[in-house]
Amino acid sequence: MNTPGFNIAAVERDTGLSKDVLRVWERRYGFPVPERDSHGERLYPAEQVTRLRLIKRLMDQGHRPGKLIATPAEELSALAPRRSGQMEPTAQSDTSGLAELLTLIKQHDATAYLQAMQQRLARQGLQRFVQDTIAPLTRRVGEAWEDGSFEVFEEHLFTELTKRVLRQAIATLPPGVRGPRVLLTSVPDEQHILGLLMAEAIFALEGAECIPLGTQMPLLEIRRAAEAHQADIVALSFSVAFPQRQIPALLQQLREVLPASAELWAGGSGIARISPLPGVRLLGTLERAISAIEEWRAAHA
Amino acid sequence: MNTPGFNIAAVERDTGLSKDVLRVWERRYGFPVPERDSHGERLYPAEQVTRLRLIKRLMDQGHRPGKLIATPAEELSALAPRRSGQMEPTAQSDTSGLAELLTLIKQHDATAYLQAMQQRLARQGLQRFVQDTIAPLTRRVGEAWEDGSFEVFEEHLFTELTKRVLRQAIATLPPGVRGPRVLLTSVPDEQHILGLLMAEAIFALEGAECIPLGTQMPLLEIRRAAEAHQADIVALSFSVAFPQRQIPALLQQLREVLPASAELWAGGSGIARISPLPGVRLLGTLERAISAIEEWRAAHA
DNA sequence: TCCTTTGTTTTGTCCTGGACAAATAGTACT
DNA sequence: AGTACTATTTGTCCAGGACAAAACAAAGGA
Repeated sequence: MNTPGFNIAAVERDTGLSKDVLRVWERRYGFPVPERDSHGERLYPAEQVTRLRLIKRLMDQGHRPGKLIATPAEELSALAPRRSGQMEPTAQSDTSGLAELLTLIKQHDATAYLQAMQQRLARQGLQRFVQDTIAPLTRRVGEAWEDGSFEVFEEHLFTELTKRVLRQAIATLPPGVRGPRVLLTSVPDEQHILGLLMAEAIFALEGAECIPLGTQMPLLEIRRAAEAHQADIVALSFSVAFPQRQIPALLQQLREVLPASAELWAGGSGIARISPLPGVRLLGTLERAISAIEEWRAAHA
Repeated sequence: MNTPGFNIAAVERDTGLSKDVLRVWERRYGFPVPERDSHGERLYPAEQVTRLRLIKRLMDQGHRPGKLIATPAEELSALAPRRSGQMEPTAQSDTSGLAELLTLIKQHDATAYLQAMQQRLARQGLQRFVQDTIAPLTRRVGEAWEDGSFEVFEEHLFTELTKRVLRQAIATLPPGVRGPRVLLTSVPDEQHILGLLMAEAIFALEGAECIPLGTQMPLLEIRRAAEAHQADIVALSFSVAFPQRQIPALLQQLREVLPASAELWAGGSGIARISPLPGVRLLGTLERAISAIEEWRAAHA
């Protein structure tokens, strides 16, 4: 077998495990133990990379690396997601319709998926579409990915197609003029954009003026953007995948850096368990986003 | 001055300079020299982070860190881009029209920009629009960003709005059925998607069946996706910003990992200076992408 | 029985300082 | 002016130590 081998940087890229972690695991747990090239540098065979990806996925579900590494390969792939706390069994609204959409993605049938989504959009209208279709669907996909029934590339396909539907819908809305000026973006290392798009749709429906800047803005650039656009609100989105531990520090740092005139709002499933911070508004749900806009208007009337 | 300070991980996120680089610079050049927190860990004040971002930008233009760090702050910001080799002064087609579009972005006038783009799209048709508007525009933005006349957030706004126009245009095309099945994505750490969208537009216009998977797919997942979708072609995009040195190894690695039945194509401004690789087709321009599709059809007739 | 508090283990990240090869610049020679 | 060769610059890797925050387990109290 000609496994040319991945160097440590390639493994970091592919698995999301930092070089430090890879080295310290090798020291502590005796896995992974890569080959060495002629210069004594680590060279990971493809099988180890595959195993590492699996371990990483299970870790994201709450398992601990020490246990996982000690588990033989066969058992590993059978491990169930280990969600913490209350896992409400997904709101039961329209379960079958959503399942059907997921099936289309599973079948890799992009065309049929897009059609079905457009149909739902037309039937439900944008607001209900976002709240009753896209939001629960995204959640389902996250769960499916967690329990292994969705592959990475299926999740990518879902995201890409859904983005298109949403963006298209947003494009048809009249440009907002009355409301607050909302700058939408995410911090570096947070590349999930569906949450931002949902928020944008909601805000745009309320007539707010949205400035979508895509994902991954360095904090100091967010400040410059907020100043340049004279934004009333800076809205950030955090996905579940974003390392929770970093969020409070990040928000505080950004709050200190932003002009005092700009409010800082944060939303997304990643902030569910974050405790309140001074000067930052945490929006747990899309409904709260709507009321937040109304409250802002009331305060600035 | 209450500079709360960025820890080394935050600086890496915000500047794109790795922790290793930050530490080795401190050792070698005596900059940046951060404060230390109570545990002896580095704490970078905001000014240093700003300077680092500037240095990084100039490095991406071909300057060398040793010189830059020795340069006093005032001179730094005045440094011109130092492009290597032949810098054709941007094809002169329709210069004023493009400049006008750039001005709209500079004025942060999203609505006017979108309108102007839609108008051009309607006038030129999708193919010419991609080749004569989006491609040169993207290039201009890159140059503007290099010489400092564009801010990060302006580039983000440009990208976000342009993506929308392109995606919307692609959505109106009939789903391809005859051509090769093309899987479009990018490798981890390569998040620029405009190149991919341009390629998708071109391929879709040729009637090829496109499977857009967004950006940042781990190599081993690209293989799985190619197998699952039975892709004839895997098309990758590399922007100029992507570290050139890594590209050959990456492509070779992916080539070894992909099923032999799938061709591997790579495009984007990042591959301009890459030398030919066995089993990989390098597409320097969008025109070549079109002819590549035709050649594929001829070979598989 | 459930919840809170306290101790213990696990785990990620940071640190120092050394090494080396690839890329780039500089120099000599045809 | 081009080409071959040498010197410098620069990014990345390595080892192994340290430590605090998070996760867990145990003990105590309502």
